[in-house]
Amino acid sequence: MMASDVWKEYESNEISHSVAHHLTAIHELMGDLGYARVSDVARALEITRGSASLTLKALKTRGLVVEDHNKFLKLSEDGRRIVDSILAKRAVVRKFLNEVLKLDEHQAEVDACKVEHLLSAQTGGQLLHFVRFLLSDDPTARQFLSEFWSRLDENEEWQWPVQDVDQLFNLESR
Amino acid sequence: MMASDVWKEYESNEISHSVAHHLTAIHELMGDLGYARVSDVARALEITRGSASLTLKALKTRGLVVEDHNKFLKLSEDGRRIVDSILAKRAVVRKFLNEVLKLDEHQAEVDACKVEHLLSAQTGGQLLHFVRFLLSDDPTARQFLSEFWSRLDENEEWQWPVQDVDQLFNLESR
DNA sequence: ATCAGTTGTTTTATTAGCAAAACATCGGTT
DNA sequence: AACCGATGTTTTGCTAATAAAACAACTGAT
Repeated sequence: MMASDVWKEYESNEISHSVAHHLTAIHELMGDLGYARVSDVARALEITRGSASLTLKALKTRGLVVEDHNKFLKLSEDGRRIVDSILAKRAVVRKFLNEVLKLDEHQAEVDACKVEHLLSAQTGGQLLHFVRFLLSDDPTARQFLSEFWSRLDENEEWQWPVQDVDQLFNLESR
Repeated sequence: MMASDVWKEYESNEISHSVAHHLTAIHELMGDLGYARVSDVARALEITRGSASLTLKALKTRGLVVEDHNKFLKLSEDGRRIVDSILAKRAVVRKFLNEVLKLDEHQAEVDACKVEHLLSAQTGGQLLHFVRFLLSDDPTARQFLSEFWSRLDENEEWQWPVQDVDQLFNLESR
């Protein structure tokens, strides 16, 4: 089956990549500078002021961003919640990719940035549990990780992608 | 720092979500029907023939899709490679979310579908190694998983997102 | 007070991806 | 031959997200 209902959920996502970064930019600017104006966001994201102005106007309409008496931006309650969930997911994914799968930091950062706004709250939560336990000092987790890492060194030259998807897991797929 | 160079890599992705599904639709139609025309792709994706026609025209120009003497579509060598890598990543992510993190099948399917085209080949490869070992019959892996799953039942009521991102991992982050 | 620099907005244009509608073409029925 | 249905394309319009450029308003220095 084509699962045509599934793939369309992509654009039905309430918050886009662009919006995610406009919001997190405001958050980080508040931390770094103590304030965030349209120009600051534009500079941070390396887009023109005009573009930032339009996108932020939409976010004000959506109630995710509020504007000061003189053009200073701030996250609303809802906006803050969204940023929190995004940053949490980004942190979890980055940590998993970098510290477990041993991908280099840049790659982990880029991939985490790409998927952070797409993961459901459920997925993010479960992944957090997983990574937490995996990187804890639990002996079972430590042993598993060291075993995994030692095997990782062996099959260093692996060709990806694979030709036969059904054969990816030669486990219970026989 | 804002890592402004990182977040822009999102749209610099060579293949979009839409393109990914146009290509995989052709692949699956070839398997199911033995052929794939513009209308078949449109039906599979539940979009209009006009939209499919335009997107597929672009894909023919890009050399990912080739057209028969009478309008029958086929993946090129490059198109086939892309579809393989996407389906492999989707399978790995779905399996990880469903069989390891124990997310329900629909959620796993949806989330895998969202990120499949965004993950780098490196990330996909490493994740494959990881899931393979994790779901193998290696005693270390089995023990780790059963320990993880037993803990999963305990903290069932968990509130996500979290307020303080830095406190997400109260591990070596002190 | 003028002039320069910064800031915010608006307008125009572009691209990707869709819908809707018009149009042309083909294939088979009657 | 005329018609109907399916197919493929094109045109027009829409939205999101950008750039570029013009414009207005404020700020500070001289």
